[in-house]
Amino acid sequence: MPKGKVTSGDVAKLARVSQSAVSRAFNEGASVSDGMRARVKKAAGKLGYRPNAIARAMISGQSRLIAVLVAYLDNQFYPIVLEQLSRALQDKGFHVLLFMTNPGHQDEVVQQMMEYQVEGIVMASATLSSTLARECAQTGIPVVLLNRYVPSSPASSVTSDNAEGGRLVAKLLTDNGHRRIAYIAGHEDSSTNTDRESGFLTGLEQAGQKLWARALGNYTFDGAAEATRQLFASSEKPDAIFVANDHMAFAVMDVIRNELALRIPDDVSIVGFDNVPESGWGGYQLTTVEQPYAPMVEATTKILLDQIEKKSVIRRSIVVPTSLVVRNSVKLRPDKR
Amino acid sequence: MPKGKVTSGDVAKLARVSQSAVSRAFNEGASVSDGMRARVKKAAGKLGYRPNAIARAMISGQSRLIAVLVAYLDNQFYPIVLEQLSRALQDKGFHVLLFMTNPGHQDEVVQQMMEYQVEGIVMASATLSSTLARECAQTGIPVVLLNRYVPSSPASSVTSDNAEGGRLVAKLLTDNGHRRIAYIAGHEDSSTNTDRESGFLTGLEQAGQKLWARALGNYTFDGAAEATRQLFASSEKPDAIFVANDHMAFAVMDVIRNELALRIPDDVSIVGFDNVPESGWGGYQLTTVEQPYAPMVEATTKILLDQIEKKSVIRRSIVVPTSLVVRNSVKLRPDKR
DNA sequence: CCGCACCTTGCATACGTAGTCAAGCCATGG
DNA sequence: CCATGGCTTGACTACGTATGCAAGGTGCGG
Repeated sequence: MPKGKVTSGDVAKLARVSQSAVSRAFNEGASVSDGMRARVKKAAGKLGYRPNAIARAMISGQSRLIAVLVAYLDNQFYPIVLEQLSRALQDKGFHVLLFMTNPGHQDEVVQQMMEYQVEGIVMASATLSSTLARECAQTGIPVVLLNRYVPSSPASSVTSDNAEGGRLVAKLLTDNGHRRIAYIAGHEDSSTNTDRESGFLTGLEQAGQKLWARALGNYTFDGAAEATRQLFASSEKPDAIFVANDHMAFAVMDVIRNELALRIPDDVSIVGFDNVPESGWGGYQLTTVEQPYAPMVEATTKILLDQIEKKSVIRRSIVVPTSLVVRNSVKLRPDKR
Repeated sequence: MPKGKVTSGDVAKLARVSQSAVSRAFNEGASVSDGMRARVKKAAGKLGYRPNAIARAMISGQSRLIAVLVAYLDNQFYPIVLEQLSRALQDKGFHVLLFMTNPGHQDEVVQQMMEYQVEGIVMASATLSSTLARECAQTGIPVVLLNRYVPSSPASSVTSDNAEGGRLVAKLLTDNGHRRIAYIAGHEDSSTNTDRESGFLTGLEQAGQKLWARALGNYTFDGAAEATRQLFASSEKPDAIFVANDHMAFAVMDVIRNELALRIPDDVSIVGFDNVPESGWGGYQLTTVEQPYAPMVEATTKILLDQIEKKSVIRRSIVVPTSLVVRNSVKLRPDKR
């Protein structure tokens, strides 16, 4: 019964009405009588007709497509965000075109997004190049940087309060008697890293301390493992490490326990960032800073839809408050327990 | 300089050529002289022109869009597959439209996919309803069920050898002296679950054993935790558990260690399925059955592209071999170590 | 009974591109 | 020198839908 291609014209013919009528029957706001609509819907049902979103996009200039650009999905933060974002947009009648950054072909990806006439772009990855962000923003299409902030670009952004998170961690560690505090950085030129680090340093300073050591993990599992080995290579070892995100923190914990045969938190305290599901798993029980997924996704969709509807190109930067999730990877002072 | 909307007509005007020439300059196989192409490209560059993929899709009937349908992304298996699939399709000039199943509105999702004239559909989730699969397959659009198999439907499928995997696990456990072997199931009506379970039962039988106990985890973290509690509620406790996937196995291990205060593998052996990255993490060291991601993704894209190119609607079912990844969650007999 | 406004419907057109067709050009070979 | 064939190019049309416009119909008030 349902042929390969059924057009509004076919439905019109069967229902003995004009093609316009069919179009109007399928558009909520259009001027159609109830009778006409019923008649069209009946014929459409008989033929298995579904409006062609591509053609609709062409004539109306509304593709209802949102491009989501991501660098990787191994860090659970991104799948979770992607799922929630996709669900939220689906509810609003939009759809997600997923793009993975291809190192070396970054500009190509932007071109492809534009070719598909996406109505909005979400760049969700801490490690995206800022030139890419700028390029996106220049298109005139609403762009939201999720979990990344580029001051100079006209793109909106949604982040958690990374600096405050770093400060909270510093306070937690110093309050509980840690004296040789190290930091394992993410990507040097990512705003999440610099904000978390600067907040952390500020917090240490407020407690009259300085950073004991620092290593670079580049937000990768292997990079974090190597960074950990570096930190413990010298004779004097750190008694606490703030790791720029949970994903790296797991690698850090593994190296500390299995390669170095040290105990967490007895010998070393570890703090992460993101509060990814795995943080709560029994094998890690990682103390971390929460990034509130739901509010961040909500803010992202709101900014996007507002800009799409109102055509207003007002740049907005939303910072969502963060909070500490205390588990068992930090050694607390007896009186604090 | 680059205006909001630049069309091939604008470029044609600037280059003083016809619109057709512009079109041809941007299509690889078309008949254009090098001079013409250069001239057009120059003008296009000046205006910041990019071909409109929507219009192209309309006229050519090739949207170059592939719908990927997923139920959830918390089980790391799916993000990994999604990333690889997306990369592979991007390389071939296709793009991924991501759909999350919305419980209760499943048919709606299929309609939306069809409205966007997708050229192929990948259904990647063990827990998708089989009626949904059938509905998709009826559209005449190539459908590949990834990690799911529905015998009655005309859709192609790509799975790992789930039954063989189950058999391998049974052999591993029985060979190493386990006698009270339990199974924690995934989704009752998912093919991954039934295949893994039946293979497992066959393997037990071959070793002259029967299943000691069984509980249902529904492929969820919490469900698996609860299932574990059930298994250990009776006076006699299992000495090994095969869990239908890694994602559940982590929950199982957490409950066993933290709630029941038992040791793995000394008191209980645990085996999972998928070989998700977390399985190799120090906190779990889970022995599991590998699902070979790369070959599965490769097979999926190949089936899809073959069907799209050749318009052949030949249903294919690919089964990729699996193998055991032995880590430290199973107690091995001394002579086997 | 007439005029007016509102609602409904069909006609025609536009969206941006690809491909068909015919015409023009050039080179080659007889 | 001319005929033929191949290669380029431009004009034109089609893809499937939305919408402005005009025409027809209906109801209401005067």
